[in-house]
Amino acid sequence: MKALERLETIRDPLEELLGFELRRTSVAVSNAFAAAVEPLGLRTSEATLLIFIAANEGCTQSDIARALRAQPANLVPLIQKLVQTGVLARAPADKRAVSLLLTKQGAELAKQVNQAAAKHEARIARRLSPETRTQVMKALRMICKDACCEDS
Amino acid sequence: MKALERLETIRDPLEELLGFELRRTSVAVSNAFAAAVEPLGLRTSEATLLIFIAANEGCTQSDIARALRAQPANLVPLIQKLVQTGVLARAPADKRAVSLLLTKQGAELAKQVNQAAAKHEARIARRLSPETRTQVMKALRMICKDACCEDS
DNA sequence: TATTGTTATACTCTATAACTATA
DNA sequence: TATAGTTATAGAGTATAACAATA
Repeated sequence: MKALERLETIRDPLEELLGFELRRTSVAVSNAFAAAVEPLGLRTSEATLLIFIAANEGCTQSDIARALRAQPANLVPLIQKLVQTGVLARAPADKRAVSLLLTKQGAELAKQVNQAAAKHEARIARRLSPETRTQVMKALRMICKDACCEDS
Repeated sequence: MKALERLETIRDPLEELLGFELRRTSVAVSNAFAAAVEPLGLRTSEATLLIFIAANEGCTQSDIARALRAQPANLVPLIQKLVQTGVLARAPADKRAVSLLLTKQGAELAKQVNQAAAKHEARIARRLSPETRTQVMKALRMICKDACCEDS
Protein backbone atom coordinates (compact mmCIF):
# COMPACT_ATOMS: atom_id res chain seq x y z
CA MET A 1 0.00 0.00 0.00
CA LYS A 2 2.87 2.34 0.69
CA ALA A 3 5.93 2.68 -1.45
CA LEU A 4 7.38 4.83 1.29
CA GLU A 5 6.23 4.78 4.86
CA ARG A 6 3.76 7.63 5.34
CA LEU A 7 4.16 9.86 8.33
CA GLU A 8 1.82 8.94 11.13
CA THR A 9 2.47 12.03 13.13
CA ILE A 10 2.95 15.53 11.89
CA ARG A 11 4.66 17.97 14.16
CA ASP A 12 4.77 21.69 13.63
CA PRO A 13 8.15 23.22 14.45
CA LEU A 14 6.78 26.63 13.51
CA GLU A 15 4.48 26.87 16.49
CA GLU A 16 7.46 27.08 18.80
CA LEU A 17 8.79 30.11 16.94
CA LEU A 18 7.65 33.51 18.17
CA GLY A 19 7.91 35.00 14.69
CA PHE A 20 5.54 32.52 13.11
CA GLU A 21 3.10 32.50 15.99
CA LEU A 22 3.01 36.27 15.64
CA ARG A 23 2.25 35.97 11.96
CA ARG A 24 -0.49 33.40 12.39
CA THR A 25 -2.16 35.37 15.11
CA SER A 26 -1.91 38.53 13.08
CA VAL A 27 -3.52 36.84 10.08
CA ALA A 28 -6.36 35.49 12.21
CA VAL A 29 -6.93 38.86 13.86
CA SER A 30 -6.81 40.71 10.54
CA ASN A 31 -9.35 38.34 9.05
CA ALA A 32 -11.63 38.85 12.03
CA PHE A 33 -11.31 42.62 11.69
CA ALA A 34 -12.08 42.43 7.98
CA ALA A 35 -15.21 40.44 8.78
CA ALA A 36 -16.19 42.99 11.44
CA VAL A 37 -16.12 45.97 9.07
CA GLU A 38 -17.38 44.15 5.99
CA PRO A 39 -21.04 44.84 6.92
CA LEU A 40 -20.17 48.55 6.77
CA GLY A 41 -19.04 48.09 3.18
CA LEU A 42 -15.40 48.71 4.08
CA ARG A 43 -12.14 46.88 3.65
CA THR A 44 -9.52 46.76 6.36
CA SER A 45 -7.47 49.52 4.75
CA GLU A 46 -10.47 51.81 4.37
CA ALA A 47 -11.62 51.24 7.94
CA THR A 48 -8.10 51.91 9.18
CA LEU A 49 -8.02 55.14 7.25
CA LEU A 50 -11.31 56.27 8.76
CA ILE A 51 -10.14 55.57 12.29
CA PHE A 52 -7.01 57.56 11.64
CA ILE A 53 -8.68 60.51 9.97
CA ALA A 54 -11.42 60.67 12.60
CA ALA A 55 -8.66 61.15 15.17
CA ASN A 56 -6.77 63.62 12.97
CA GLU A 57 -9.25 65.69 11.02
CA GLY A 58 -7.45 67.98 8.64
CA CYS A 59 -4.46 65.71 8.16
CA THR A 60 -2.90 65.19 4.73
CA GLN A 61 -2.09 62.08 2.74
CA SER A 62 1.56 62.36 3.60
CA ASP A 63 0.69 62.59 7.29
CA ILE A 64 -1.17 59.33 6.88
CA ALA A 65 1.58 57.67 4.89
CA ARG A 66 4.16 58.54 7.53
CA ALA A 67 2.05 57.49 10.50
CA LEU A 68 0.78 54.26 9.00
CA ARG A 69 4.03 53.38 7.22
CA ALA A 70 2.22 53.14 3.91
CA GLN A 71 3.41 54.12 0.47
CA PRO A 72 1.84 57.45 -0.54
CA ALA A 73 1.10 56.03 -3.97
CA ASN A 74 -1.08 53.32 -2.44
CA LEU A 75 -3.24 55.81 -0.58
CA VAL A 76 -4.36 57.55 -3.75
CA PRO A 77 -7.02 55.09 -5.01
CA LEU A 78 -8.13 54.46 -1.43
CA ILE A 79 -8.82 58.10 -0.70
CA GLN A 80 -10.31 58.69 -4.12
CA LYS A 81 -12.88 56.02 -3.44
CA LEU A 82 -13.76 57.47 -0.03
CA VAL A 83 -14.15 60.93 -1.54
CA GLN A 84 -16.31 59.63 -4.38
CA THR A 85 -18.59 57.77 -1.98
CA GLY A 86 -19.10 60.93 0.04
CA VAL A 87 -17.23 59.80 3.13
CA LEU A 88 -14.29 62.18 2.88
CA ALA A 89 -13.95 65.76 1.69
CA ARG A 90 -10.82 67.54 0.54
CA ALA A 91 -9.97 71.08 1.56
CA PRO A 92 -6.85 72.94 0.38
CA ALA A 93 -4.28 73.28 3.15
CA ASP A 94 -1.68 75.10 1.12
CA LYS A 95 -1.17 75.11 -2.62
CA ARG A 96 0.20 71.60 -2.74
CA ALA A 97 -1.11 69.87 0.42
CA VAL A 98 -4.72 68.85 0.87
CA SER A 99 -6.51 68.51 4.21
CA LEU A 100 -8.81 65.55 4.60
CA LEU A 101 -12.08 65.93 6.48
CA LEU A 102 -14.98 63.65 7.27
CA THR A 103 -18.31 64.56 5.76
CA LYS A 104 -21.39 64.29 7.98
CA GLN A 105 -21.98 60.85 6.52
CA GLY A 106 -18.30 60.03 6.99
CA ALA A 107 -18.41 61.01 10.65
CA GLU A 108 -21.33 58.66 11.20
CA LEU A 109 -19.50 55.87 9.39
CA ALA A 110 -16.32 56.50 11.36
CA LYS A 111 -18.34 56.20 14.55
CA GLN A 112 -19.62 52.82 13.46
CA VAL A 113 -16.12 51.73 12.51
CA ASN A 114 -14.82 52.74 15.92
CA GLN A 115 -17.60 50.77 17.57
CA ALA A 116 -16.85 47.72 15.47
CA ALA A 117 -13.15 48.08 16.25
CA ALA A 118 -13.86 48.32 19.97
CA LYS A 119 -15.99 45.20 19.86
CA HIS A 120 -13.29 43.40 17.89
CA GLU A 121 -10.63 44.49 20.36
CA ALA A 122 -12.72 43.24 23.28
CA ARG A 123 -13.19 39.93 21.53
CA ILE A 124 -9.57 39.20 20.75
CA ALA A 125 -8.44 40.22 24.22
CA ARG A 126 -11.29 38.66 26.13
CA ARG A 127 -9.14 36.06 27.81
CA LEU A 128 -6.33 38.46 28.69
CA SER A 129 -6.32 40.30 31.98
CA PRO A 130 -5.76 44.06 31.64
CA GLU A 131 -2.28 43.55 33.05
CA THR A 132 -1.45 40.83 30.56
CA ARG A 133 -2.81 42.92 27.72
CA THR A 134 -0.59 45.80 28.76
CA GLN A 135 2.41 43.53 29.01
CA VAL A 136 1.72 42.02 25.59
CA MET A 137 1.41 45.47 24.02
CA LYS A 138 4.71 46.46 25.58
CA ALA A 139 6.38 43.28 24.37
CA LEU A 140 5.03 43.77 20.86
CA ARG A 141 6.49 47.27 20.66
CA MET A 142 9.86 45.99 21.79
CA ILE A 143 9.80 43.13 19.31
CA CYS A 144 8.78 45.49 16.54
CA LYS A 145 11.64 47.84 17.28
CA ASP A 146 14.21 45.06 17.53
CA ALA A 147 13.01 43.53 14.27
CA CYS A 148 13.15 46.82 12.38
CA CYS A 149 16.53 48.13 13.39
CA GLU A 150 19.80 46.73 12.17
CA ASP A 151 22.20 47.08 15.00
CA SER A 152 22.90 46.01 18.56
CA MET B 1 -0.51 80.57 3.99
CA LYS B 2 -3.13 78.10 5.02
CA ALA B 3 -6.61 77.89 3.60
CA LEU B 4 -7.37 75.47 6.38
CA GLU B 5 -5.43 75.19 9.57
CA ARG B 6 -2.93 72.35 9.23
CA LEU B 7 -2.63 69.85 12.00
CA GLU B 8 0.29 70.56 14.27
CA THR B 9 0.12 67.27 16.05
CA ILE B 10 -0.66 63.89 14.62
CA ARG B 11 -1.79 61.23 16.99
CA ASP B 12 -2.05 57.58 16.15
CA PRO B 13 -5.15 55.93 17.62
CA LEU B 14 -4.07 52.64 16.05
CA GLU B 15 -1.14 52.16 18.35
CA GLU B 16 -3.50 51.70 21.29
CA LEU B 17 -5.24 48.84 19.53
CA LEU B 18 -3.89 45.35 20.13
CA GLY B 19 -5.01 44.20 16.69
CA PHE B 20 -3.04 46.83 14.83
CA GLU B 21 0.01 46.59 17.03
CA LEU B 22 -0.03 42.89 16.31
CA ARG B 23 -0.15 43.54 12.60
CA ARG B 24 2.64 46.09 12.62
CA THR B 25 4.88 43.90 14.67
CA SER B 26 4.11 40.93 12.47
CA VAL B 27 4.99 42.91 9.34
CA ALA B 28 8.28 44.09 10.83
CA VAL B 29 9.19 40.58 11.99
CA SER B 30 8.24 39.05 8.63
CA ASN B 31 10.40 41.57 6.81
CA ALA B 32 13.31 40.80 9.10
CA PHE B 33 12.87 37.08 8.49
CA ALA B 34 12.73 37.62 4.74
CA ALA B 35 15.99 39.56 4.96
CA ALA B 36 17.53 36.79 7.06
CA VAL B 37 16.88 34.03 4.51
CA GLU B 38 17.39 36.14 1.40
CA PRO B 39 21.17 35.42 1.36
CA LEU B 40 20.24 31.74 1.09
CA GLY B 41 18.29 32.50 -2.07
CA LEU B 42 14.98 31.76 -0.40
CA ARG B 43 11.72 33.59 0.13
CA THR B 44 9.82 33.42 3.38
CA SER B 45 7.42 30.80 2.06
CA GLU B 46 10.23 28.61 0.77
CA ALA B 47 12.19 28.85 4.01
CA THR B 48 9.05 28.04 5.98
CA LEU B 49 8.49 24.98 3.83
CA LEU B 50 12.03 23.76 4.40
CA ILE B 51 11.73 24.13 8.16
CA PHE B 52 8.52 22.18 8.09
CA ILE B 53 9.71 19.40 5.80
CA ALA B 54 12.99 19.02 7.67
CA ALA B 55 10.90 18.30 10.77
CA ASN B 56 8.52 16.03 8.88
CA GLU B 57 10.42 14.16 6.20
CA GLY B 58 8.09 12.07 4.12
CA CYS B 59 5.09 14.35 4.58
CA THR B 60 2.78 15.17 1.68
CA GLN B 61 1.58 18.45 0.24
CA SER B 62 -1.76 18.07 1.90
CA ASP B 63 -0.07 17.48 5.25
CA ILE B 64 1.70 20.79 4.72
CA ALA B 65 -1.42 22.60 3.60
CA ARG B 66 -3.33 21.47 6.68
CA ALA B 67 -0.57 22.26 9.14
CA LEU B 68 0.37 25.64 7.68
CA ARG B 69 -3.21 26.63 6.81
CA ALA B 70 -2.22 27.20 3.21
CA GLN B 71 -4.21 26.52 0.07
CA PRO B 72 -2.96 23.31 -1.57
CA ALA B 73 -3.01 25.08 -4.93
CA ASN B 74 -0.52 27.65 -3.70
CA LEU B 75 1.98 25.01 -2.65
CA VAL B 76 2.31 23.60 -6.15
CA PRO B 77 4.63 26.17 -7.77
CA LEU B 78 6.55 26.49 -4.52
CA ILE B 79 7.34 22.80 -4.31
CA GLN B 80 7.97 22.51 -8.03
CA LYS B 81 10.67 25.13 -7.73
CA LEU B 82 12.30 23.40 -4.78
CA VAL B 83 12.27 20.10 -6.66
CA GLN B 84 13.71 21.69 -9.77
CA THR B 85 16.52 23.32 -7.84
CA GLY B 86 17.47 19.99 -6.30
CA VAL B 87 16.39 20.81 -2.77
CA LEU B 88 13.43 18.44 -2.53
CA ALA B 89 12.79 14.98 -3.94
CA ARG B 90 9.45 13.31 -4.47
CA ALA B 91 8.81 9.67 -3.61
CA PRO B 92 5.48 7.94 -4.20
CA ALA B 93 3.63 7.28 -0.96
CA ASP B 94 0.61 5.64 -2.51
CA LYS B 95 -0.77 6.00 -6.01
CA ARG B 96 -2.08 9.50 -5.42
CA ALA B 97 -0.03 10.88 -2.52
CA VAL B 98 3.60 11.91 -2.83
CA SER B 99 6.11 11.95 0.01
CA LEU B 100 8.48 14.87 0.12
CA LEU B 101 12.08 14.36 1.12
CA LEU B 102 15.13 16.58 1.40
CA THR B 103 17.99 15.86 -0.93
CA LYS B 104 21.50 15.93 0.49
CA GLN B 105 21.79 19.50 -0.73
CA GLY B 106 18.33 20.25 0.70
CA ALA B 107 19.30 18.92 4.11
CA GLU B 108 22.28 21.24 4.15
CA LEU B 109 20.12 24.17 3.10
CA ALA B 110 17.48 23.33 5.72
CA LYS B 111 20.20 23.35 8.35
CA GLN B 112 21.24 26.84 7.29
CA VAL B 113 17.63 27.98 7.31
CA ASN B 114 17.16 26.66 10.83
CA GLN B 115 20.28 28.47 11.93
CA ALA B 116 19.09 31.71 10.37
CA ALA B 117 15.68 31.25 11.96
CA ALA B 118 17.23 30.66 15.38
CA LYS B 119 19.32 33.80 15.04
CA HIS B 120 16.26 35.75 13.94
CA GLU B 121 14.27 34.42 16.87
CA ALA B 122 16.98 35.42 19.30
CA ARG B 123 17.08 38.87 17.81
CA ILE B 124 13.38 39.63 17.99
CA ALA B 125 13.10 38.28 21.52
CA ARG B 126 16.35 39.69 22.82
CA ARG B 127 14.67 42.10 25.20
CA LEU B 128 12.13 39.60 26.49
CA SER B 129 12.88 37.46 29.51
CA PRO B 130 12.22 33.75 28.96
CA GLU B 131 9.18 34.08 31.21
CA THR B 132 7.82 37.01 29.25
CA ARG B 133 8.43 35.21 25.99
CA THR B 134 6.49 32.22 27.24
CA GLN B 135 3.66 34.42 28.41
CA VAL B 136 3.54 36.26 25.10
CA MET B 137 3.42 32.98 23.17
CA LYS B 138 0.58 31.80 25.39
CA ALA B 139 -1.29 35.07 24.91
CA LEU B 140 -0.81 34.93 21.14
CA ARG B 141 -2.33 31.44 20.98
CA MET B 142 -5.32 32.57 23.01
CA ILE B 143 -5.82 35.64 20.85
CA CYS B 144 -5.51 33.56 17.71
CA LYS B 145 -8.13 31.12 18.90
CA ASP B 146 -10.53 33.83 20.02
CA ALA B 147 -10.14 35.67 16.71
CA CYS B 148 -10.77 32.57 14.62
CA CYS B 149 -13.83 31.13 16.26
CA GLU B 150 -17.28 32.57 16.00
CA ASP B 151 -18.94 31.90 19.28
CA SER B 152 -18.90 32.69 22.99
C1' DT C 1 16.59 70.66 -3.18
C1' DA C 2 12.90 68.55 -0.74
C1' DT C 3 7.95 67.72 -0.37
C1' DT C 4 2.95 66.73 -1.95
C1' DG C 5 0.21 64.29 -4.64
C1' DT C 6 -0.20 61.48 -8.58
C1' DT C 7 0.14 57.77 -12.54
C1' DA C 8 1.52 53.56 -14.10
C1' DT C 9 3.22 49.30 -13.22
C1' DA C 10 4.90 45.04 -11.30
C1' DC C 11 5.28 41.54 -7.99
C1' DT C 12 3.86 38.72 -4.16
C1' DC C 13 0.43 36.45 -1.54
C1' DT C 14 -3.83 34.50 -1.21
C1' DA C 15 -8.31 32.60 -2.73
C1' DT C 16 -11.46 29.92 -5.65
C1' DA C 17 -13.26 27.03 -9.22
C1' DA C 18 -12.62 23.16 -11.93
C1' DC C 19 -10.29 19.10 -13.30
C1' DT C 20 -7.80 14.11 -12.92
C1' DA C 21 -6.80 10.18 -10.58
C1' DT C 22 -7.24 7.51 -6.82
C1' DA C 23 -9.20 5.77 -2.07
C1' DT D 1 -18.09 10.41 -1.79
C1' DA D 2 -13.91 12.14 -0.18
C1' DT D 3 -8.94 12.93 -0.88
C1' DA D 4 -4.32 14.28 -3.42
C1' DG D 5 -2.42 16.97 -6.61
C1' DT D 6 -2.84 20.15 -10.24
C1' DT D 7 -4.11 24.20 -13.54
C1' DA D 8 -5.66 28.59 -14.38
C1' DT D 9 -7.04 32.77 -12.77
C1' DA D 10 -8.49 36.69 -10.06
C1' DG D 11 -8.03 39.74 -6.24
C1' DA D 12 -5.73 42.39 -2.61
C1' DG D 13 -1.59 44.38 -0.76
C1' DT D 14 2.64 46.36 -1.45
C1' DA D 15 6.75 48.21 -3.87
C1' DT D 16 9.26 51.40 -7.08
C1' DA D 17 10.14 54.75 -10.70
C1' DA D 18 8.92 58.86 -12.69
C1' DC D 19 6.43 63.12 -13.05
C1' DA D 20 4.24 68.02 -12.08
C1' DA D 21 3.47 71.54 -8.93
C1' DT D 22 5.01 73.81 -5.01
C1' DA D 23 7.92 74.97 -0.71
